[in-house]
Amino acid sequence: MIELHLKKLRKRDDINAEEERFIRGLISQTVEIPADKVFVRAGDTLRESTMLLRGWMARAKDLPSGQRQFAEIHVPGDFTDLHAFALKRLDHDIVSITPCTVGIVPHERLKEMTEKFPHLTRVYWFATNLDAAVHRELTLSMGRRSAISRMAHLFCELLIRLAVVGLTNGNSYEFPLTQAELAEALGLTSVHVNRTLQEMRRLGLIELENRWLNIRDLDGLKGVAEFDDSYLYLEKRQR
Amino acid sequence: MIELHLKKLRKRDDINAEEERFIRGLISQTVEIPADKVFVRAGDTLRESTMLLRGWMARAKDLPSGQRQFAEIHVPGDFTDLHAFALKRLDHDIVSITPCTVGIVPHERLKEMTEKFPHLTRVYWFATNLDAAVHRELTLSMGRRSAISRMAHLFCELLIRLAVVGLTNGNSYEFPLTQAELAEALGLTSVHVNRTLQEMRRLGLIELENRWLNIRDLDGLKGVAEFDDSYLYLEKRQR
DNA sequence: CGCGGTGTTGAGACCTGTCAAGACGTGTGG
DNA sequence: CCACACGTCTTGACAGGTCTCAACACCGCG
Repeated sequence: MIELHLKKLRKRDDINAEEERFIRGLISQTVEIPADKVFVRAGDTLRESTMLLRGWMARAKDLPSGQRQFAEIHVPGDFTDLHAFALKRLDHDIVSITPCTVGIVPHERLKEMTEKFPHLTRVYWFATNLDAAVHRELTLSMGRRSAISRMAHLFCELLIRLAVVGLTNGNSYEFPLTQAELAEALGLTSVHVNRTLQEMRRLGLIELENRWLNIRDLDGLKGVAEFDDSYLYLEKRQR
Repeated sequence: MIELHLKKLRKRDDINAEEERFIRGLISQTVEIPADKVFVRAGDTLRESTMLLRGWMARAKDLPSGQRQFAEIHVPGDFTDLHAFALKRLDHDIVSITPCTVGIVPHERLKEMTEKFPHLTRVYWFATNLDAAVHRELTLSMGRRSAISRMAHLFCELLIRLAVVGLTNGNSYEFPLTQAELAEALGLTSVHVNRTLQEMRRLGLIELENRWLNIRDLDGLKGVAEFDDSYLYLEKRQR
């Protein structure tokens, strides 16, 4: 299932055969995780990183007062907590949204990569900086976009990110978040998420039922979101 | 003035003499920038990165509707757009807040680094991931903290980041942002920033005049902010 | 002395949150 | 097969935080 990950990398740069072989050797074991589990806890010292092979996860930050905020939603092919390689511990939890399959990547192998595969190192460095770009766009959303615009933006972003790894069906995709989780992703309350979803349906922008999202009016959705995909760096370049 | 940058790096990891020599050779030239200029424009293809030696800058994202949001504020010693090395272009502007001195670092030298200095590569990889951690904390702020809590949080964060490079005076530091800029950093309007500042003064938390911030009650400020510095990775570790 | 940038204030609107209750659906145990 | 529990979704009434718009004060500087 590492194919999805390779697809994501190859969308942005060329990966040669030797590099591919190394990537395929990164995972020391795979682990199955049930839904709604904290897989990596903020603060724990880490000697390995997690690659998401199947299912959806999220980076979740908590406030002492109990409020929770997702910093990023992860879909198959994402190297979820590659950040931990340089950071050595995380400032947030990694939680499973659905049942997941993850690959465990020992940091030792990544360290070896930085010593023997400079280009691949840059490719993975890029990958973490892409996460940062997604974070920044979310900051813009939370700071300046209205509830409906934020939600529309998230739907547009996920359409593209899932399309990169081949997990869309036209303008539709499986969307497993509950409204409460969607609220955590958008910095809203679940009550307001519910009302905002109704508004989006009323405008004919989307359908969402049985954990499946169908975008009925993509241009309209992009308009509401003021969506511009350039922050996703969808072009291939020599890194 | 690269000393501040070295100070920042050495707060998180050891840098040996050879590495220091290489770092000192990174900058090909220094440039003076007046206040309120866009130094790097979103989308431009970049062959060099910018290290901030003197003054304050910010990463600014714009919405077509004209709204602006800062994704991060940068202070001396920060490698402002090191992200551009892997990304090749940026998803946001780099703007000067005050008059600044910046060092220009050709990407060629950074590429050389990834080929000859694996440890230093990891140190700089860490540096960009630290930015990402700051982005995530800002996301949490914007999603879940109230206006006064967000502002308190920013003041706490900057106190620490400036202290790392020796630019604080006790619990005080130069704070050159206008209220309108502070609003752009916090996702608020300048009117509400004004009222929130008054509230913070009334509570005896801070004094702010003549571009100088004095934190009168740091514990109180941290309490309002629900501040926890762990996301700043202030400990030294082998990267 | 006037001007532009910055800071301050007021009134009112609106978006989003809070609290509470009920509807719906699905899985489980008796 | 039914009863029940639990998670999820939905709705209503109301509160409150933040925004909008507008005007004015202040101040350094040309």
